[in-house]
Amino acid sequence: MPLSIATWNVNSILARLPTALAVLKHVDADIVCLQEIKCEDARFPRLEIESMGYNVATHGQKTYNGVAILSKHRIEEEAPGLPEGEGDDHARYLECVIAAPGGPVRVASVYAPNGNPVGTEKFSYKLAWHDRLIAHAERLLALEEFCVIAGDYNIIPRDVDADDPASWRGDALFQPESIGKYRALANLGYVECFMQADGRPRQFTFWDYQAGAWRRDHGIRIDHLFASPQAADRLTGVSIHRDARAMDKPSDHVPIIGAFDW
DNA sequence: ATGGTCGCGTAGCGA
Repeated sequence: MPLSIATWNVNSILARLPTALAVLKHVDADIVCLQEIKCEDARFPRLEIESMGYNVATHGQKTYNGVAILSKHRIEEEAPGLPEGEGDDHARYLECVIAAPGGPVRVASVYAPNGNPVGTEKFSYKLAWHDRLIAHAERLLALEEFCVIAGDYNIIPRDVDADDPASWRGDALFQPESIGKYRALANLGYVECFMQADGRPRQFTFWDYQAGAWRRDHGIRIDHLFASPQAADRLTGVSIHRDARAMDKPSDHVPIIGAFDW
């Protein structure tokens, strides 16, 4: 059976609610990973999302960060936060096991730190956070499950994943150390779905609100779906819902959807 | 041109 898994940095679910509901309806994914919901669990618009046929798991935070997973199938387990998180109060990781018709699937919604400016504790936090993600992803790989770790990685993997790579050269999203974290996940055995299904240049998922970035197509590809071998073997395609950036009150990110046969 | 624009929350930070 087809199983679609989307990821979308919504940039505040409350500020975005009418837009988000329209986008979610159009994307119509079985599972949706959301980032930057920017609200505590109790304030998440659960009823509105549930009325679309989704079960909801949240790992919320006031003002900043916050991730969620929406699923048309039953959510069997919820695990907020990465291991080794003592002293880290950012809500950036939520993992669920979902009872898909083809069998259980493990899905994680990740919101990696931005890390700017380079050379500060923000950048070292970004790298250390990725190291914790990579260590956890390695443990998940040993389970030999259908597993997808999807979200806003805040990493531009290649020059061709930016409209103007030179303008990102000094940015935390485009540092060799950051790209090394993306490659480390792939080197573990995870497959980045976009690269497996398409890989073509200039397919962007983020356009800044500033300086007419959308109008000029000054975009970058920073939202990724990493699939375990058991999931990657079932990948049938990837699509980017570019139209979402042209809506009223858009997020600065658009959804990217992996299609699987499971 | 080192700007611009959002969201949160109501000043200034984060992105």
